[in-house]
Amino acid sequence: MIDIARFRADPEGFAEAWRHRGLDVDVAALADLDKRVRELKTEAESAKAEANAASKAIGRVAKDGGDINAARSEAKRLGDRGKELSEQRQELEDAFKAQILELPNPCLTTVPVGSDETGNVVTETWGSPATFAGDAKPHWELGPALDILDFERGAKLSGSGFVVYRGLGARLNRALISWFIDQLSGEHGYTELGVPYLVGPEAMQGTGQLPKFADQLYRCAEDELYLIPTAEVPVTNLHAGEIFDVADLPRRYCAHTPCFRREAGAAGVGTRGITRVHQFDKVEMVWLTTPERSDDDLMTMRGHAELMLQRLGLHYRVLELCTGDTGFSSAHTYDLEVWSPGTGSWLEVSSCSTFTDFQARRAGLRYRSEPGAKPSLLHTINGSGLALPRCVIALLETHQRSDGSVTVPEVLRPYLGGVEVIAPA
RNA sequence: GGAGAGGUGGCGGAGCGGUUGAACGCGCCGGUUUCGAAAACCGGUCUAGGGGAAACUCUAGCGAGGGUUCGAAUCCCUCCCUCUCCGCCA
Repeated sequence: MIDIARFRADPEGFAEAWRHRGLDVDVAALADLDKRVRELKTEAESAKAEANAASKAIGRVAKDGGDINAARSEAKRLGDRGKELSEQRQELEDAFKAQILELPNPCLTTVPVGSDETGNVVTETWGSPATFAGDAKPHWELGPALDILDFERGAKLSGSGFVVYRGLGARLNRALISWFIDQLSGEHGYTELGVPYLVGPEAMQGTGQLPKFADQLYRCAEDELYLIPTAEVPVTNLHAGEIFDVADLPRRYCAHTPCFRREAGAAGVGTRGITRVHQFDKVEMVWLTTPERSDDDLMTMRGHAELMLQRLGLHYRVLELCTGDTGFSSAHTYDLEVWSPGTGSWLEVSSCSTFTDFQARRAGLRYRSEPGAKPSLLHTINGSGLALPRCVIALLETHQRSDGSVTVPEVLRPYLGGVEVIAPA
């Protein structure tokens, strides 16, 4: 959620920021609604103040045994008036909040302006594309041939967009999860978390999935619980409503969870294989940090994801997203894309973003800049570290050999019981 | 799932219809004292929002949401959570 105070001070500035995101917002109407809410609030509160004073007076008289009947009806009148005004205010305020909750975070002013993904900027490229004697095979051929990916049975169980990992495929997936987490918690000081995969609506609102993106979530209506689309949701909301001492920041968390995404509207769009599935594993990095350092921390976090790609020997590039392609809650995003030789395309395996205070405001994440200071909103940043299926794709396709087998990167071998090559049975 | 107990400020713990944002204790911050520290003493110490240049002031909050009442932390209803016992169970 945006800062209402800043919006009041500069509605046009927000209008422009939203235009950069391709949104035409009637900020004048919004500002007007906000003003009426506050006017009603002032009125309602002074009515309540009068009513409270009257009640207190009655209390005093009653104690002395005086007659309170006349005063009582007058107090009731005042109280009812306050209630009525409050209800009016509530109605308008709900309308205002509903609108505000659907408005995205303005991007940082440094973010390149653009209307869609064509406006994104490649800022770095690491490595070079693997070369092959013949054509590189795509993973949807390599996987079944090696008997490590089973698309048919995934679809049989749960429909299209679900896959079964088998044998060394399942183990490779599990190995990557463990290796990622060991890298982050061991080398970079992250605290590993195991979190619920089902969360309530408050958490979904805290990170920005609700109310706007309800159609992308799996929901258990019976219990009003949602399957998480990313560990970002439970991890960012972990400390919702809490106030940190500045000495306790930044908090660095990592967590592996499955991610569940309905991908409504995305069906069949270049989704062969496991590039886009309804359920996948991901390790997520989440930092709770201070406004002063969030920009630097984003770069540090991005570096952690990059280092892992480098150690896996994967060719990748870094994209700075333009205003039109930056996610709803984010103010600044870098995507990491790995090269998939088999499909001849770049695949997003990580999205590293700073949310400034947008999520912190929704989730109530605050800190004191010094002991005794007023609590203020902290900044949240997060990034994938990394998303599994597309790393599997890149590994299989990059390290494939002419006989159809795949070399396991050295760093993963201890996690695969020493297996160096995944070969056909 | 069934029965019982309970959810109050950073923590512990009172209050059970009247001026209570909430006694008391601990903690924390400032001060006095001290060579310094401890102890003692004095003062301060929640959050959100509205109004105000500011001093300040008003509103709301005792798990959540409704209700009764002139007035609710206190009474009533619904829900959530925690603990104990029973049942069930990976």
